[in-house]
Amino acid sequence: MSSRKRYWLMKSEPDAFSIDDLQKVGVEPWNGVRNYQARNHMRQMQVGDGVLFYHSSCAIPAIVGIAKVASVAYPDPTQFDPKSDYFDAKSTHEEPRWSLVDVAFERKLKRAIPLEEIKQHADALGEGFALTQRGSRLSVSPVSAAQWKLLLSLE
DNA sequence: GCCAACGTTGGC
DNA sequence: GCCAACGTTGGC
Repeated sequence: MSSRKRYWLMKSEPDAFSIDDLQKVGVEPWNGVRNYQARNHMRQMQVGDGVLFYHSSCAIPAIVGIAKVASVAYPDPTQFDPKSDYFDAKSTHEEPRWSLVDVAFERKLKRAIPLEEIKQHADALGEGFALTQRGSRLSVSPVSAAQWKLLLSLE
């Protein structure tokens, strides 16, 4: 039994990993998330959930594409790798602290939807939307069906 | 490069 | 358990 499809927003710095990179590899394990809230969101994900792919920390921050959740959450292997930037000495195989999901490319938007434009719809998006919430730095956050629909209508 | 917002750490 | 210090995020 799987529950209804949900929607998410995932941020990435295009210098590190862009929508074009995702298109090239097809599927990417979303490793390196070291924030409990973001981790908890990934643990709620179901295969097939929709993902808005957002470029942050760049010239024009924008939603640039759509991806799909391609796996349920599983332990992020980088937490066990002492050579990784994401190594966490306090995490154990018995009780892994950090999780990830696989993310699959679906398509790029016909045009990127810049943050500047998204902000103009802050009222319609409502209070629960990460990008229009003051000071929100969460890299993985939920998106309602209504927000998803509104944002894609701007495309 | 600046700075506001926020999470985490660690001393007490 | 409080809270100051510090680090990180991310828009501008």
